[in-house]
Amino acid sequence: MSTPAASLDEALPRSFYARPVLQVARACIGQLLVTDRDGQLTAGRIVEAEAYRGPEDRAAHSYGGRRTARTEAMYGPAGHAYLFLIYGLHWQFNLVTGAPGEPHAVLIRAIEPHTGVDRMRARRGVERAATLGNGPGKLCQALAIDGSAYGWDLTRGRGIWLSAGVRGRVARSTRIGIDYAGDWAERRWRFFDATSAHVSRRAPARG
DNA sequence: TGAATGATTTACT
DNA sequence: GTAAATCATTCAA
Repeated sequence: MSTPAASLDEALPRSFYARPVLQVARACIGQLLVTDRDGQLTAGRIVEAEAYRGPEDRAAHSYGGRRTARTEAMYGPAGHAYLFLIYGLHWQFNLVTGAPGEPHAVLIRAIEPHTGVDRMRARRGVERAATLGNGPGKLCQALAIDGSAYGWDLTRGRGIWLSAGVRGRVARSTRIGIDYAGDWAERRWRFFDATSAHVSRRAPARG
């Protein structure tokens, strides 16, 4: 068992992100997602992530090569943030991966509270640790991530970044909430920590 | 210019 | 189990 980074301050390098998107999604499990917002340091251990691989992946916003103001960040260099608002209510945090021009991203779907837990409780308005970050919208609220971080460079170790954590046992399943994607919905592109009580929900039925 | 909708969360029956 | 909340983005006209 390797020792996690001594300090949350040390951001994972660009080489972590500049790899095939499925590889990055798997590698995210166990890493720490850190934010420094409003002078408050908060961090969570990533326990669930999904890969989206446009332009061929029908579930991806970049499906068919769609390139608009919203999806632009996905076409840029790896290691930046892709943010979008869903249902007019909830922000979703993604990592841009791969080479420039490849519109690939990893959606972070759940975290275990790690640092600044009381601050997360205040931001979320709930007490139970299990409900602080067990969903893509919830973790953004807990870590104070919103659209102002669109395109943010995650390798600088300021504002929002990833730092090394402890991997745990990684399992995989189909992705959540993309039933419209036909055959692509059957791909097991969701990775999660099999031992964590903080994943968002049970794997959808396959078939 | 207008209408439809979504990589969700929450409250309610 | 079902439904409402709520709005930027997208696409059609």
